[in-house]
Amino acid sequence: MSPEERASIRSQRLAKLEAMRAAGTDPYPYRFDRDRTVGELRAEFDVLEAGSETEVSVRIAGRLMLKREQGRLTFGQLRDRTGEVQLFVSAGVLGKEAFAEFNTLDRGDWVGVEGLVMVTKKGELSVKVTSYELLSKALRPLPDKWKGLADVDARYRQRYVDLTVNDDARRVFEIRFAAVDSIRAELRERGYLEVETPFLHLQQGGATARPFTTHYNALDLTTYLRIALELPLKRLLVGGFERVFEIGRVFRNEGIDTRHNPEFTMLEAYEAFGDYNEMIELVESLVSGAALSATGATSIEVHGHVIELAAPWRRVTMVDLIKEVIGVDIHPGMDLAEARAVLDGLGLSWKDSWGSGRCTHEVYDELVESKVIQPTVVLDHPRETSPLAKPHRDNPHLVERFEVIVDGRELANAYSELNDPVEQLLRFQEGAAQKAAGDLEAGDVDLDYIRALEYGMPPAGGLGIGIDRLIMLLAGVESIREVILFPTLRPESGLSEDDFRPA
RNA sequence: GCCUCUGUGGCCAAGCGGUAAGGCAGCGGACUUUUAAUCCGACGAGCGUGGGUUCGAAUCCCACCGGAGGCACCA
Repeated sequence: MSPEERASIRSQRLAKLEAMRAAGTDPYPYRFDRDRTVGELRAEFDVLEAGSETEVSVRIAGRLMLKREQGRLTFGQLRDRTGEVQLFVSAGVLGKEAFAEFNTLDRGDWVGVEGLVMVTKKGELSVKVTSYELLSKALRPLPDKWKGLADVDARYRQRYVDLTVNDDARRVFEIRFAAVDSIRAELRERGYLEVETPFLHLQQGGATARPFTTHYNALDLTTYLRIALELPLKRLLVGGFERVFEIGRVFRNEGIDTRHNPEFTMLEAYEAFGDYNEMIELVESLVSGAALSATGATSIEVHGHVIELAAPWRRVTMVDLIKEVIGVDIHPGMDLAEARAVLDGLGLSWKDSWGSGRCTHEVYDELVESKVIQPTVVLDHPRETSPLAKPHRDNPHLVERFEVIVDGRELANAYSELNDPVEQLLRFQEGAAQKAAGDLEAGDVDLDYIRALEYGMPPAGGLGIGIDRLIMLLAGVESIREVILFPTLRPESGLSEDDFRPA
C-alpha cells in the first residue's frame, strides 16, 4: 500500500466498515424508526428556554453534517429534509465505550439517534443522545464545510453532493417544485384534467424544432422523441375532455447553452369554448400564483430591476410593440419588397422564402423581444409563423396568438386553436414541403390529426409555458442547468473501476 | 460547429519559466456547553491527458478530453 493509499480517506473508512462488521454490526442496516422530523421537533420545542433539560425522548435520523469533538463531550449537527438540529453527545451519558465509538462517525454519515430534548446554555435546541445507530456509512468525504462545492462541473455531475452541501442549490429546487405544485393545483381547481401522452411520436409536429430520432425494433420503425405536447392534447379536446393539461419533458435536438437543455419541461393546457383571451387571464394567474407560492411574493428582483408579476400584465400587439420599441413600421400585410427594405435598413438579413409575416417576426425576435422587461402579452402574430393557430378574426394576415415576454425572454405562448381541418391540412402541407426541401425543423403531415379535426374539435384556447424558464425567473438564476436536477453533459472521463475497489 | 476563457491533493485555493503557499476535511494529542469550536503535532499532490520547446514547465506551444461564457439555432 502506497503512502497515498494508506492516507486516503476512503481506505480509512473502508477499514472502519470492516471493523464494524468484525464486531457484528451492520454498517448498512435495513431501517430506523424515527418518531419525528427535525422540523417537527423544532416546532414542538422551540418554546424551551436556554438551559432547559427535559425527560422527553425522541428518535430522529439524518445526515451528520458537522462534528465538534471536545474531550468528553461531542457536538454534532444532524440534518434531515426539514432542517438541522444539534446533537449533544456526552461520555457521561453514553458511557465511555459508546462515546468513543460515536466519535468514529464521520461527517457525511447517515445516523439515527435516540435522545432527550434539551437546550444548551447558549440556547441551542439539542438532542442529548442516549443511543445512536449508524444508518449508512459515507466512504467519501463531504466537500469543504465553508465553501461547499464550487466547481460547476462537479455540481452538475454529482448533484447529490451539490444538494447535500449547497443551500442555494436546494433553494432553487424547492422553488421549482413549489411552483410546479402551485400550477398543477390551480389547473385542477379550474377543472383541468392532467393527462399523459406518448413520448414516442411517429410524426414530427406541434412545434418547429429538430427532433431526436430513435428506432423501435419490435415495429421496425423510426420514431421521434416528442418536441411538443400539442397535437395529442388537442385530440383529447376532440374526444370531449374539454380542459386538459400535461406537464412533461419534451426533447429538441439542438444546441445546449444557458437557456437550452435538450430535454426540458413544458406545460401545455387547452380549454374548450374559449379562445386566446381566456389564456391571457390563465397565464397571468398561473405565473403570479406560482411566484407567490414558491417565493412568497409576486415581485422579483432580477439584475437590478424589479419585475412585477401580479396581474394584469400589459397587452400590446406585436406590430405596435415593434413601432414603440424601435420606431419602425412593419406588418404582415405589407408589400414584401417594402418589408425586405425594412429589414435591410435595420441590418437584418432575410431569406427568399420569407413573406412579410416572417419578416415582421424577425424584427420582433431580433430587436424587440430582448428589450421588454415587465411581463408583456404580445398579441397577434403573423399567420406565416403559426401553423397551428387560428386566423385572426379581424385581420387575415394575422393569427390569434400571443407570447408573454418577461425580462427579455419568452415565457409563454398561446393561441386560439386552429380547428378547421381543411385549413390545418394546408398548413401541414406547407411544413412538409419545407421539410422535404431540407428544413430539419419543419414538421410532417399528421393525417390522423386532420381526421380528428374532421370529427370536430370545439373552439379552444391553448397555452404553453416553458417551466424551466419560469423557474429561472423565479429563482433568479441565469443558467437553465441550475434549475434542472440532472442537466445534459458530455460523458465524464477518468472514472475507473479501480477507484471503487473495496479495500 | 466556431470563438474566448478554464482544469492545481477528497473539497476550496495561491503560484503564471527556476524546481508546488495556505485553508477545510482526514490522522495523532489536549479539552464536558461547542456553534465555521479552539490549541499542539505529523501526514498527503508534481499541477486534466499525451506530445513538444527549454539547462529547467503547473507556468510557453500543439493535440485531445472535460467545464464555463459568447456566436449561430431554438423554448
